[in-house]
Amino acid sequence: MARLPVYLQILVDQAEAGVANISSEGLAELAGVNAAKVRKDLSYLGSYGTRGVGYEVDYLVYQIRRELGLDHDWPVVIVGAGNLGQALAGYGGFTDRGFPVAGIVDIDDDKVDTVVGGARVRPLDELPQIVAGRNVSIGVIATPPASAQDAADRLVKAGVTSILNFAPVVLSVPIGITIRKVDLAVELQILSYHEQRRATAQSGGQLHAVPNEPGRGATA
Amino acid sequence: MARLPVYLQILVDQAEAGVANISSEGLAELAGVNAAKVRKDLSYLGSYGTRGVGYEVDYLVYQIRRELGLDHDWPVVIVGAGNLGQALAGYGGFTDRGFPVAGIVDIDDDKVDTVVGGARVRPLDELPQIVAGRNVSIGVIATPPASAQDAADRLVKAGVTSILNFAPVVLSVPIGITIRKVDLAVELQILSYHEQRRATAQSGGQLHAVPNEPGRGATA
DNA sequence: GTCAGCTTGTGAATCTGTGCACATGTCTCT
DNA sequence: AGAGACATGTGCACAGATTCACAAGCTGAC
Repeated sequence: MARLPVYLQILVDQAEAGVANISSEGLAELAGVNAAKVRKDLSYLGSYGTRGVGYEVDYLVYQIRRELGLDHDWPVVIVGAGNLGQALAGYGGFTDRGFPVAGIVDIDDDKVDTVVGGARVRPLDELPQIVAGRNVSIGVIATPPASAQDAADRLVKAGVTSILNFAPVVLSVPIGITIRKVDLAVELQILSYHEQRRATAQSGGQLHAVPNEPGRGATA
Repeated sequence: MARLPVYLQILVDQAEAGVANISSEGLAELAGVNAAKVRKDLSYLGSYGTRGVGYEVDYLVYQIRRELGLDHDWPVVIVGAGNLGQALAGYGGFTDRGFPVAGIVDIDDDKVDTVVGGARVRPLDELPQIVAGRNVSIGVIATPPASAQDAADRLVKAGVTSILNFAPVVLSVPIGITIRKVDLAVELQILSYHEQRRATAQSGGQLHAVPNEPGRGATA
């Protein structure tokens, strides 16, 4: 379920704030969803709540981490050291949350050996060694659109089984490989769509909150 | 509908490749979705297809652009000139696709007046002028989590009506404001969940195949 | 002109996810 | 110990999205 990471985020915050127990309603409020939905989601993990009391924050954090496979680190390899790739490599939010950058590669010799975010950019050819050496199973594609499919092919060949794709193209991968796509321009286009509606719905158009699309991505 | 931007992307590619007409099946293939879904989505815009032939690519591009409000530019303002904010400001994919960066602001005086991606970082206080001056209606939050709510409040106060939030927190905004959240760590966590399942399914010695989720097109 | 082959547009069935309502279980106070 | 307050877990009904299946319509060939 795509909401578990959001709950986890909130629960960790709460734990740091010293909160020991939380009710489904409280969690729902913080996550901006319905309380029943929270209970359904959490009951999927098992019965970890106590009636009359709520959920023990620490234990819930542990269980969600376990379910998401976050009980150990998942090193990632980044393909493409352009603007986005560099930012991702330097973005502390990755390492902090269990996804250390095992390496960043680029096909451009001018970029190779430059240092970004504490990691030295390495040539594309070394991808297999990086993946094998650090047992990497997650790859991030931050290349221009034209190179994205090649990057995906190389990642799969090197043994990566999950890919996070920032390039605005639909990738084709063998069955069994999990792909998620994040297209920044698409996000903005969806916002502009709502702006557009706002502008044209001058006469009594109802404005409502628009939730993110849950569970994008696919396992081929 | 959140799939229109994906179709648009593909159609523009096809137009550049010289394709004049495309069938719902062809488009569905490229988008990785069901053909009937494509037809339903497109019929929502009106009847722009020709039976026996398909859809005229150029005309469809025009209609989708119109529907998404992409017939003119939407300037955006970026709050936060850290790693991510700088990358976004320098990321050509924004300007290219109709979202020029009207300005980037940061609360940190050390960052103010540095130049990133062709734009000079300006102090947070100037946000209202930037928004008013360029008629900006879309804001991007690329601040640390702790500052994100303040950034949202300032954006709303300045007159922005749509927000793209990269900070890993749930923002609360007045009704009528459109919010979309992109949490990079959440994306990775969802991948790690799949990796986790993959691993346990294997070591658990199950005789049946890992239940792959059916390939479904995009979201969010 | 008409026939064969495609492809759209859409009613109908189906599936998925959501939210309500309530029975069940836990805690606290007297 | 019993009662009242509170919160979980879940059956059920509903809404929206997805897919199927097919009638309607276009094109080109003969």
